Formats: sequence, C-alpha cells, structure tokens
Amino acid sequence: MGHDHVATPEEPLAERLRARGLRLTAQRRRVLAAVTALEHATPDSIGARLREEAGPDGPAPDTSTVYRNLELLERLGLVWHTHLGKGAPVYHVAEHPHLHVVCSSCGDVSSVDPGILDGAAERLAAEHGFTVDVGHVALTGACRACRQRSESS
Amino acid sequence: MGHDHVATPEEPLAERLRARGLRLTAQRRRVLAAVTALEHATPDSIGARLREEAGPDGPAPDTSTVYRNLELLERLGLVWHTHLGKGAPVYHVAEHPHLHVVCSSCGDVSSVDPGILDGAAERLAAEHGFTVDVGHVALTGACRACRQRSESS
DNA sequence: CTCGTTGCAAAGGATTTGCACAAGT
DNA sequence: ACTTGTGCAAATCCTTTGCAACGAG
Repeated sequence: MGHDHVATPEEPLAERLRARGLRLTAQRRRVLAAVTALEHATPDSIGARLREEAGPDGPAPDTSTVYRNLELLERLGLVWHTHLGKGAPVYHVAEHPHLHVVCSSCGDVSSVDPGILDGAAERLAAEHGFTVDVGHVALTGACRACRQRSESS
Repeated sequence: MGHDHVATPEEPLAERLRARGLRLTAQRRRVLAAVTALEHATPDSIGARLREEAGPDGPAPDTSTVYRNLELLERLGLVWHTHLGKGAPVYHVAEHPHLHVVCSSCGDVSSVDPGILDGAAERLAAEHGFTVDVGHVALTGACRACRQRSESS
C-alpha cells in the first residue's frame, strides 16, 4: 500500500501477453478495462462503452476486435464468460468467481456466493466424476419480486 | 395397461390446444414427437430429423414452423428449453425435469438428477428469496475423461 | 365458412472471417 | 524488419417476421 496502483489488472495482462510472445495494444487494455468496469459486460455493452469513452470523433476498437480480444483475454485467464439465456454472453474479470442468478421474468441478474454450490459440486464429482466450473454457472428462476407478483394472480 | 398407448404425449397436446382454441396440426405433432425422441433437441436437430422422417421428397415442416411450434409447446407446458452455452437452445419434454451438465472441452452433455441442487436451491430461497428453475439449469465444467486428459499434460 | 397455421422469402441481429494496412517489439 | 493486431467489409449462423395460400374445426 502506498503505491498508486491502478484498479485494473494491467500488469498481469502485460506479463501474460509477453509470456506468449503477444502484444500489448491499446485496444486490449481498453477491452479489459471495460470488462473490469462493467458488471455484466456483453460484447455489445463493451463496444458501446468503448465508443463512449472515445467520444463521437475518437476511434474506438472495432467490434471484431472486441470479440477477438475477449476470446484472447479468456484464454489468458483474465476474464470469464457465462451465458445468461439467449444470445447474451456475459463477461467478467476472473478474480472473484461469482455465480450468476437470472430472473426469467424481469431479466434481473445478480451475483451470488459460489459456495452455495459446494454441495452440488461435491456430489457431481463423487457420483459423476464431473468438475463443475463455478465461474460459468448461471441459474435461472424467479426473483423475490417477480415471485410475489405472480402469486397474487 | 392393456391399452395401446403411444409413448408420445399426444393427448395432452390435443387437449391443451383445444382448451385454447388452437389447432392440432400434423406439424405440431411431428415437432413434439421429435423433441420426445431426441435427447438434446436443438431447433436444428429437430429440423434435420423431420427432414429425414419425411424422406428426400416428402414435405417437412419449415424451419420457421419448428421455431413457432417449439415456442408454443413451451407455452403449453409440454417442453422446456435450456441454453447450453452459445447459440444452442436445447429442448426436452417437460415430464421429468433434468439438470444438464456440459463438458466445456468435449461438448458432451449429460442429464443429472436435479436433487443434486436441492441444497443450493434452499439456500438461494432462504438467503435471496430466489426460486431456482431446476429444469432450466445447465452446469458447465470438465467431465471425467477430459479432466484426466488435461491432468496428464 | 372462418380464423389459426404454414411455407416461403426476406429481414435482422449477433458473431466470425479474409485481407491489406497499421503497429508493437 | 518481422510478425502480430486492427479495421473494414463481407460472409455466416440463428432466429424472427410479413404475407398470401392452406387447412382444421
């Protein structure tokens, strides 16, 4: 402490790129920063944010670059993605694994302690030899608000 | 017992359609039959199967009809769908809720006893007021085979 | 007959790909 | 310099929609 550390994991990015002979580009930094800043980042929302940050004139990374770099960042182990229903891959930084919980009525997404799955994970490992990837899990269902709304019908 | 019952839930289909003033068409019967027969039915695989069944000359339901009817069958409560990763919604008959487990390396999908999630479901209900929809859950991870393969590297 | 359904074709949205040029190292 | 990365445009893939003809009730 005392150092002016940036919140974004820039050093890991630089290191891991170098380790593979890949290059640290402005676009890669920006995409990672966007995923870090956004809570439930979709390729679209990331693109939008980058366009905002760049202003109406400044150049923002191309959509294809966003996709390519999200894939790369995931290979580097810096971000993870989950599918929350239809065509919406959601990216988040890999640091703290979340478990995503999605309400199918209102679409609300919240993050939950992954420990909640420990029991299920153990049983799957024991009974099926399957190792659950907790960071990628999305649970669908009804949130409190929507549940009450439908109960009163 | 004794009756020659078909395995496909045709009567429920007819009933539920009639109850809503909708019509029982050959296409609807065929789509439901295909979902029943296929284990992890995607709109695509359903279309393919219907095309097979019809032969190279016979008329198979159009893709758009497959989509429309899957949606309808789901509204009628006869089938459920889940998203197993990217662009592949998987349909199955609603009778016995499964929990889907997908290996992210080999893509293998298997069905598991939903009871495995009971603990997690209870905690989510108690701590977050969230009711998990077990039929829609897909768990990602590594299957035994792929895990061993990667351990030996 | 009447209105829900279908097929066809075209529209859409999201993601990927080929390629020449730009840019890290 | 050498090779990777980027932007752009076109190509795909999956899904939805408009509309005239069709067919179940």
